[in-house]
Parts: sequence; C-alpha cells; structure tokens
Amino acid sequence: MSVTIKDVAREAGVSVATVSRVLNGSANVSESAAQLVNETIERLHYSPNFLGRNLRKCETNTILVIQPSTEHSLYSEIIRGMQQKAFELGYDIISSTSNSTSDIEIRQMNMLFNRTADGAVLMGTQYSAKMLNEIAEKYNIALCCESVIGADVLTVTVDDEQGGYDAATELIKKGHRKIAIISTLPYAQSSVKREQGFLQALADHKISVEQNYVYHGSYDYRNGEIAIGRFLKLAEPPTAVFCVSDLIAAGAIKHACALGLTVGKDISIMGFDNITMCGMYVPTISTVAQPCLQMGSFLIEKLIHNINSGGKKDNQTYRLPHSIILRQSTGD
Amino acid sequence: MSVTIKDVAREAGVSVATVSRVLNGSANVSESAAQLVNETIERLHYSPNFLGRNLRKCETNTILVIQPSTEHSLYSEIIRGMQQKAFELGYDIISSTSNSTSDIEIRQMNMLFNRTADGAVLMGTQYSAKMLNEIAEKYNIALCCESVIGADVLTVTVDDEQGGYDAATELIKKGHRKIAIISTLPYAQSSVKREQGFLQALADHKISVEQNYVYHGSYDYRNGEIAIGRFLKLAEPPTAVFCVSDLIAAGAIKHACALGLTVGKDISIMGFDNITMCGMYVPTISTVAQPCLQMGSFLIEKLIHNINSGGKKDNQTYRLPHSIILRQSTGD
DNA sequence: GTGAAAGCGCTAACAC
DNA sequence: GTGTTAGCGCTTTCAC
Repeated sequence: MSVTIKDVAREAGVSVATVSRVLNGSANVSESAAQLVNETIERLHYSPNFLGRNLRKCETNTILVIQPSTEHSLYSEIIRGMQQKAFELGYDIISSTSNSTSDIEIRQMNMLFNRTADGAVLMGTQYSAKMLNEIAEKYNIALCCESVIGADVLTVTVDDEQGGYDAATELIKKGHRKIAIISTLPYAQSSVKREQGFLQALADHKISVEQNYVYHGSYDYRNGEIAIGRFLKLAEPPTAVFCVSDLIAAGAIKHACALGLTVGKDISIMGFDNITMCGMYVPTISTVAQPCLQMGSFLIEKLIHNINSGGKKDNQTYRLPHSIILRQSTGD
Repeated sequence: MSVTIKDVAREAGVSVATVSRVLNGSANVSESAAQLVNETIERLHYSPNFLGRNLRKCETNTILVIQPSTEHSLYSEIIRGMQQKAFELGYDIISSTSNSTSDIEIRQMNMLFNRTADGAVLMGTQYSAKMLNEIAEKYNIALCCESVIGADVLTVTVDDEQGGYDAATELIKKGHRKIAIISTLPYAQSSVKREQGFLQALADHKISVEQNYVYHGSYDYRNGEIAIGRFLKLAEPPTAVFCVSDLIAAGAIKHACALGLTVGKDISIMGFDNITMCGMYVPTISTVAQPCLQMGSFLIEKLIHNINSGGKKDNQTYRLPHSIILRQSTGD
C-alpha cells in the first residue's frame, strides 16, 4: 500500500542498497545515481519507514521525557533546552505526563523497555532508588530536577541547598530577622535541600528559627495560602517568607493580599523556580531561578553520551548554578 | 545482547509462535504452555521489542501531539483528556513542542511520515490548508483548538464564537455599556471567532462599538498591558474589557492595577480559556472555560476511529460547549 | 494446540 | 560504485 525502498529501487533502476546509501548520505554512490534516486524519491513521494530502520539498527534516536505534571512552565522550559540539544545531536524528544501517578509512569516507561525509545528522563519519579538502579542496569535513564537518594543514576538538578541559602541571605540583607519558610513534607529532595540551605543561612547569621516559622505541606498553591494564614495569626508574624516553590509563593501572596497586607512592603515573599507567572503576577514574584535551558541541554548531552558509550556510563549528580531574581514581592 | 522471543522459546522448549500467542493473549494455547512461557518470560526478564512488532503490524499504537507552546496549562489539560481516552483504547500519547516554529513542526511531523506514529494532533499549526489536505490524504491527522479554513481535516475546538458572545452578554448583563475588546491580529481563527461573537452580542444589544475600543495584537500577556494602557488613556475609557485569552487578561489586569485601578470594581476584565492561573491571580480572573478534558477525549476517540476505519474518514469540525466562570476580575 | 516459515522495510556486510 | 543477500524481532498463515 505504502511506497517502500524497493519501489524506489525498481523505479530508479538501481538496487535497494544504493537507495539506502543515498538515504543515509553514505559515500560510495555516484553523482548520477544519487540524483536519479533523489528524483525518484521525490516523484513517488517516498518517505522511509523508520520502523524498518529502527529495528535493523536497534535504535530509535528518540528520548522519552516523563514529567509529573505540566502545571507550570518550569518543566516546559527545561524540555525546550533538551530539545535544542537533542536536535543538534540528531535525536528527537518525546514527552509524556505521568500526573505523578506511578502506574501511568510505569506504562510510559514501557517505551523504554520495549525499545521504542533509546533513553528516558524522569523529572521527579515515583520509583524507588532500588528500582531505578535495576532499570539503569539495562537501560539509559537520567533524573532531572529531583534527585533520589541511593539512586546511582545520571542526575541534573539546580543547586537546591545553595539556592535556599542565597534566598535567605537576600532576605537577611534586606534587614529581615523574622523569616519564615513554607516547605513541603520531606517527600522531595529538592525542598529538603532548599530548606536545609535556608536554615543554614539563618544559623550563619545567628538568627534563631522558631518552629512556628516552619511550615510543611505540599508543593502547590493551596499550601501557600494555608501556611501564610497560620503565620499571620502568630503573635509575632514574620516579616519575610521564603517558599520552596513559586506556586506556594503565589498562594501565600494571594492570601496575604486578601488579608489586606501589601506584599513587598508589609511582608516580603520569595519563591523558587522562576516560572513564567512570576513576572506576570500582582505583585511580581522574587525568586530563585533555575537555569532551565542549560539544565535540559546539559542533561541531554550527558544522556546521549551514555547511550552511545556502550557500557561505562556517567552516573554522577550535577548541580547547576541558580540565580536570584528580585521583583516586587520583596519590595524591589 | 538483549533477550528476544527466540530465547524465550528455546528456554521454554516451545516455538516462537507459541510465545507470541501468549504475548498477545490469543486463544489456541494450552494452559500449561501459557504458564510455562510466562514463567520463562519472568525468569529471563524478557520484554518484547516493539520495533519488531510494530514493523510487522505496520502500526505503533502511538499518537503524536504537537503543541505550539507549553506556556500555559490549557494544552496540558486537553492532552490529559487525550491521554485518558487513548490509554482506554490501548494507545499511547506522545507530545512534542513546536514553539510555534514551522521547521520544528515539520521535523516533528516526521514521526508521522516515517510511521513512528499512527496519527498526529496539531494544536495550532503553521501548515496551510493545502498542505494539511495533502498530508491528510496519506496520514491520519486532526486539528485541536485552532481550525484552519479550507482544511478538510478532523477538527475539535470550543465554540469560540458563542463563547465570545456569551462573555460579552455577561458584561452587558452587569450593566456595562462601554465595553472594549483586546483581540489578536487575524492569524488565529479562534480569536477571529471570539471577536465576531463579541461584536454580535453588542450589536444584538444595540451597543455600538467604537474603533477605539478594539485592539488587535498578539495572543500574549504583553499585549494585554499595551492594550489596556491605550484604553485607559481615552477620554471615555471602557468600564469592561473582554480579552480573547487569559494571558492577555492577566496583562491587562496587572497594568490596570499598576495604574491604580481596582480591577473588578473600577473596571471589569474577562479572559478566555480558564488556564490554571485564573484561580490563582490577584484578583482571580473571570473567563470562558474550554472543556479541556472533554475536547481531548472526544478528539482522540474520533482520531483513533479514523485510524482504524481503513479509508473513509470523519473530517468534520466539532465545536464543544464552553462555560462562563465568574471571578473577582468582574466583581464577582 | 502447536510449529515451520514467510515477510514487514530497512541496513550493512560481502562480493564483484 | 553497485548489487545480492542475510537478518534485525516480531506476527501470522498454513499445515499438521
């Protein structure tokens, strides 16, 4: 039904080998033959069937990226970085959303297991370290944004701890001493690290942290609303709040506004990630920016290298440098 | 290197045919043989290579979704709807971002042309109607969110015109008579339709529309800021503004706030799409909600039907019903 | 109920 | 520089 390499060969009066050679731009084919083949391809509207090629070569030049959600633009931007590098190296990026559900994640990982993808990037995973290590033995995988303790797998994240440290330092520099943090329950390494950095900065400046000033919840918007509500009911409410994600910060800001405070003046709030919304929010949100494009590009380069290494893989954890972006929510 | 169906057959002492039958759950295989094979599969950690299967069956059970951007959550939600239905029908959804660039889009469409995907969904495309029709002749494609005039292709969108009409009606019901619109240049059918509906509603209520009250720009945030700036400089500024996207609305709201207005009181602003940010913004944004999950699910069902129809395809355009969501930005 | 064998479309030895 | 051919891993027809 569909036109194949054989049809092209027959029509052009050459062998399939020659057509294949032209297709793959390999040497050892005369100018005239090449032209003839190309014309025939054009004329027959031939498009090579990669299922054949992929099977034969045992590779797909495709990398699967599994993101837990698409709720905000952080992952999108990282994936854009991945795409750029992948294209450059002749690979395609395909992405899939697990919605943080492990059975969907498993289903999606099947593309890796059934050889439909040459490698996979997990941006926050439900898999245990043990499982990841087992998978990594047979397949090429990498973690992005979230590391997993004990997983001996190529990992690229921002330097979360230093980011938390720098955010706190920034607030301290502005004269704040009553500084609270809205973090998450310790299910994500990223927020644990951000919190550690934050606490370290306060300790280094001899600022004590009351338990009242530390809130643990989920990673999302609603959590910010709840937490700030608690803080503002305290006898001595904080004058500054660091949130381990921008979504949390948005929730905190919104609720503080609703309670009549002017964020940036009455209270300073800082987020983490630098999602697109930060620049659009009222007020705009100060934050710790992840180097998204760079992270994506760097990760893909390493992963493709692993794919083509034929064995000894790089399974290090790389922490890329963040930057602090000051906006209205901290009075800038 | 990798364990194949042959290995399983040999180990289990049966033929590859039997293993294949077990793999595909086909009848005509004895209990005992099935169990033996399954045990062997388990023992050898065998995972079937789909490159072989796909080639043989000339199908991949994979559908490619190309999104122009991942800037906001509208597409994500639609894709989630697609995923649900696709999973139900035994298909996988893989997505790719074109960043509204036609050469990236073309590159991504190669997955369709080279048989790596059984079908493709284009959510806003750079292709012309002519090109789309040519592609649709040989491949299974569908348009989502944005229709293309003259394209004889399965299309699912919200009822943009009615949505614009209803948004305007809502503002009129609230007593507004000086109503402006921030739309886009006529490169997208969706905004053209939304604008048409808007104008029709005003006409039906005998409200004249000055040219001053109509602004055409891009689809994004920045456009909202610029447009509202113009409106507010007019001798008689509008008391309500309808924006053809939520991002535009966010920009308009932000700039209005910056100019000292209280949005929802001094001026009402309404968006379109109901992206996640609407509920998180300060103030929350009233909008016309697209039925995302339903659109995605519906589209995939139709597309998969086309894929398996073996010829006569459904290439209708379906317009699904929206809903109006009132929030703070219109004083609700 | 099971096996032998053809063949999906392609690439890459190998021979000339 | 070109052609012949084996075979990638799988499904499926056909025979038994």
